[in-house]
Amino acid sequence: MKKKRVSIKDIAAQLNISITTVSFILNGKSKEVGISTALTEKVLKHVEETGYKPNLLAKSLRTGKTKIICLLIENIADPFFATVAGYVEELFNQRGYKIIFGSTKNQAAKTRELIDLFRDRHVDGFIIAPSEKLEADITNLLNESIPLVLFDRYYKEIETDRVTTDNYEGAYNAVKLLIDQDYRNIALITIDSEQTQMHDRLLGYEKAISEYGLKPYTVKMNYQKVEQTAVEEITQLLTQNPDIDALFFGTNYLTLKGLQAIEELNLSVPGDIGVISFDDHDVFKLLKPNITAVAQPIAKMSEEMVNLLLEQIDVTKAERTKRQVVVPSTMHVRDSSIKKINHNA
Amino acid sequence: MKKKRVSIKDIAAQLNISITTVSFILNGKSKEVGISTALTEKVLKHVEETGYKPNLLAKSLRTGKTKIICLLIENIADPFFATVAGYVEELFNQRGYKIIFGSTKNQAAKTRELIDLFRDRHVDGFIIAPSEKLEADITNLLNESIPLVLFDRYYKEIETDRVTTDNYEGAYNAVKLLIDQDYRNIALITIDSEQTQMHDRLLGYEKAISEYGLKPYTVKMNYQKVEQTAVEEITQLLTQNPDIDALFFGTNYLTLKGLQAIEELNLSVPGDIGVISFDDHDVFKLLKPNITAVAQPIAKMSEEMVNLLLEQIDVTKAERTKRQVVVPSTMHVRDSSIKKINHNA
DNA sequence: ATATGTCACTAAATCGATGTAGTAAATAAA
DNA sequence: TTTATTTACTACATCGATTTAGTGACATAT
Repeated sequence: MKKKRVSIKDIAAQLNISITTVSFILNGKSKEVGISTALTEKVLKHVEETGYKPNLLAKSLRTGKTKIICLLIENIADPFFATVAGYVEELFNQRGYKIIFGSTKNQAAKTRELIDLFRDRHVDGFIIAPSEKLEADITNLLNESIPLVLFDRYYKEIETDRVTTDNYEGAYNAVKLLIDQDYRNIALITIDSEQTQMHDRLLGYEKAISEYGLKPYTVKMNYQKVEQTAVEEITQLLTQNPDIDALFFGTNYLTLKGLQAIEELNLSVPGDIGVISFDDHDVFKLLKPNITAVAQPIAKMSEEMVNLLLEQIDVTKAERTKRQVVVPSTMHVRDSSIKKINHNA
Repeated sequence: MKKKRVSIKDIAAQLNISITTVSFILNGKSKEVGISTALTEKVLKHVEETGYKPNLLAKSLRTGKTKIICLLIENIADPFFATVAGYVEELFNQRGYKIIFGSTKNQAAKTRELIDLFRDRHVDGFIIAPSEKLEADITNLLNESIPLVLFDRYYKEIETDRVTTDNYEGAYNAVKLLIDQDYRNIALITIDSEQTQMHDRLLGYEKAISEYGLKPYTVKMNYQKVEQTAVEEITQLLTQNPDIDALFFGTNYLTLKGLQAIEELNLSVPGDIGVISFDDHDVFKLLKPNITAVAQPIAKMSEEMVNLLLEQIDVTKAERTKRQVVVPSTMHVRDSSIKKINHNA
């Protein structure tokens, strides 16, 4: 019952020819090395019949190529990252690569494990949304000349290929939009992270706030504890600061938590509280009211990442200059979460 | 700059001992094969210093073990599957396995590709939510004695380990709940699939409908086209059959589409239309009204899957009887999507 | 007749591990 | 003293591919 997997050696033996010949034929080198059409066809036919599939483990050991790309994201369940994953997978599939995902949970240890795991298995390249404290690991990859693209966030002190959104601008515009709608006490709900994307969003928020001489309210919560404590923290913020009239959320999952808090407090959006989210979410247009969001151009970002990585893989030797791509965010304005002016009118 | 990865051979050469010795030491066999403590420590120290990491590709080629499990699900972006993925990953990590995900998009060709890809790389086992037309591939895995657990759906004609929800019962109860709430023209919105999970949900629906002598309305839509056409199809159903007063959705993503259709038609839930979803969704409790759902006990299912697979991996030789686990679903009743009786009262 | 060139293949080294079957030296048993 | 046993290692085949450097047979050139 249990069939042993047939190897190239078996094929060669069955046809009474050398392993080398079979290998050449299977790799389409018949012409190049001068193997007769007759034999080529015979081998191909036999391979077809036996259903022989080369052992890619062995192949990779020999060649050092796996035709696999590793994509490390925060969480496969997060709609932003899931969408990126979808695009990147599709694009790489088109180029003959398989793609493998890993959820880092934004934890350095977990990311490190995944990097090691896949590096040991010789993936041909990495696309990573790095957690904090991963500088050393990233540097290692760079030193080993493993193709690498960072996205969403990066390290200022390490020069890598990377693709990010203009987080500063996006956040600034979001807060400005709230201000334009006459909101004056705007809090930023974000996570306690020094990662560039969150830092830039914070800076964008602060810029807009200070530009209009408003008072900043900032809540930074622990990423790992969002699921447990976010609703409560936001509830506290709102009860302790009844003057707050708008919330700008640093990420879409925080927005969902915030909406729950608002709901539980029996406050209304946008009348009592204006809401804008950084990062869009499928359900934002379904919720009542629907939620305005700063959206990242995910399709475009994905394309850029894929191109950067393929460039690195294809460049044989010559030193290639690292490239940084920054794409602008777009505002998905859905009035019903922020129409204070019309509301009051 | 570009460091060559150090191999066991390098380690052996540097210490002037044999490769075998190094291998034994690294695999903790010092005692067993009688290698002196002095040498053992010396090697371990040197390995530590050089930062040598064994090449798992080579190791796997030799041993046929990878300590990797492959989980194939419909779509990493789907909340049901994403949650399963999260649990399964966690459980396997605890047991020293890494887990690799693949999105099948419920397409046989894509699933086949993924199975082949990972089988070639000798993953130690598969957990699969199989698409249709995959019987031959599953049978192959079975013949090759590759550890395998199916979940969510299965093939009646193939005996495998599997874990599923009681879809029939769940659907029956959902429809019955609508009937109890005085809804009388209840449509089933499902996908055009003969897969067991969808088939059983259909049967459960039909059972309840016929038990009360009601008229069935069933819309089956193409899974691949849900994103494009679902809203329109549901809109049509509702406009062409104004007597319909409740919708039972076969999956949570269909529910989201249905709610969009209902919204666009300016109908209200639960007054005009009662709604129950098969499979829960994080946002169902956020939506207004919040949506009642038949929930699968994902944590428990995940545990069962992991246990079944580990059993297979651990069983050395003796024929093990395949096991089928069916877990009951639970109803997450959220009155506001179905409270017709109270509403009219 | 000898050298040169093609043609159609093949032997064997290699990738980096594991693990079986040994060996040489020291010690114990007869 | 000879044999058996133990101790502390090591040589080498192996997993299943790729790839370099040949080889033998035949044709053509000089």
